[in-house]
Amino acid sequence: MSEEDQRPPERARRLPRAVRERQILDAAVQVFSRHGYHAASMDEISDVAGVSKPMIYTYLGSKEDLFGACIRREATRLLEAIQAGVQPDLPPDMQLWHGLRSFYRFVAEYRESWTVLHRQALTVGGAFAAEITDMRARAIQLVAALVVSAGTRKGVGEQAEFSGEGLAASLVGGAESLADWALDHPDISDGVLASWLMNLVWLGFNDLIEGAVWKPSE
Amino acid sequence: MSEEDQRPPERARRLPRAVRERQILDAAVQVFSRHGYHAASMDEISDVAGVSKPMIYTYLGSKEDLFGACIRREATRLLEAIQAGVQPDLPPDMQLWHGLRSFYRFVAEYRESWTVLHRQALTVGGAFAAEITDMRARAIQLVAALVVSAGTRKGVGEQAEFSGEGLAASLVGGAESLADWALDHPDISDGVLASWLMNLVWLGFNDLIEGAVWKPSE
DNA sequence: GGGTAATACTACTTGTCAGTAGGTAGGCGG
DNA sequence: CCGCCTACCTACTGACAAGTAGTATTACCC
Repeated sequence: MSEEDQRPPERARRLPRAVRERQILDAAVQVFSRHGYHAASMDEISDVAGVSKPMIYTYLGSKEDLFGACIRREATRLLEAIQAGVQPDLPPDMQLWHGLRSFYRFVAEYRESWTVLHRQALTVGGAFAAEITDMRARAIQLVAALVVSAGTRKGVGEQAEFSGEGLAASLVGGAESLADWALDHPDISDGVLASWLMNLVWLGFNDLIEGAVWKPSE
Repeated sequence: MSEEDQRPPERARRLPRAVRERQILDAAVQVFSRHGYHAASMDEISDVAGVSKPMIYTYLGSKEDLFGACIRREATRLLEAIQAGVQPDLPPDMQLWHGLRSFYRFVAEYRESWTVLHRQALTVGGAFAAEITDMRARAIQLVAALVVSAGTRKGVGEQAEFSGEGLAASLVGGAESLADWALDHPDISDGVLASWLMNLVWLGFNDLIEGAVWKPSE
């Protein structure tokens, strides 16, 4: 009954600030992804991080600041993951294919990041929603540029029934939706997911039911 | 300085319960769609409804009950709107076309309903999220059945690169995403939106850039 | 007109949570 | 070994929001 049976408060290792900030951000992403912004409490985040609440405030600022830091870190991760897989000198369909594969790989590996970015970020209203919406709009315009470049390369200009941005919005949404669906079907690889989507958007149902198949070219 | 200059408290007309319930639900949908479930306060809802807070509790129950009532009413509205436009004896592409048109018409007319169903319902976690997810899953399987029926009609069975459910998930997500996009472009009619999507999913980019166009058959 | 039930309100309790005040402890230069 | 800075904590405050108790008012039927 000396100090032995009293659990030594091992938690109080004095770590450098950078490490603590990482721990806090990791915990915050986890909790925000589970409960959403409003239902997440700073107490729970501090618990999960293994740190007391004032630490969060001294290191990362207010709850909104903390959420913003999460969003920005995860968004950067996502963008870097996608850019790492893209090769700009390939034809449009292959660029899209590689982008999609990287995207699905990221979602599978960092599901919580994806949940925060996709579902929770929009519920905060105000500055962050705008930020996320902007990023998504940029992604859509990137895809739109890809599509339009594919079109003009073949000599097709703007047509009545052909709006690059609308199509790109659908495509991005379809990709996101398939990502959500894939969260419930973890046995399906990123390659297969990307293939499905390429078949859908590049060939269309009409070709698919005729037996056509899109394949990545070597 | 009789009772004339004191604004008569006109608000206190005694209305039948059914009318009040409608007012409350309308207000709730509005407020929930603006702030999301957690950030919405019962006080604000009662304000918007022109009714005091206890009325909400006696008529519609707790905050969660109220939200559930909103979700169910709006979901029913949406489903009815879509079913009203569908004709089951048409070929698959035409069925899809009509369903999409009705969907976009609904979203344009009841944007707040759509926002609550699409964005906010998932942030409550638990029973409602499951309910919404189920409804969406049913929609996806409906579309999947449509796609598969289109496939089998042409004699194409299950292939390696052809998963009806995954494709349907993408399609539904694409349709939703285009609906969101259309909220910022209110000048584009539901017919045009549905056409874009039909061109995308039925023909695919590859056909589109060759100049092909999907048109509803008479 | 008078009773009664539905309609409606004001004013409270209670709990939760963001944010903070003020203090402890371990490393480190001198 | 002594001050001092940084990491870290417990314990609080203040605000806001869900839900309720108790009461007042009017429509409507006989």
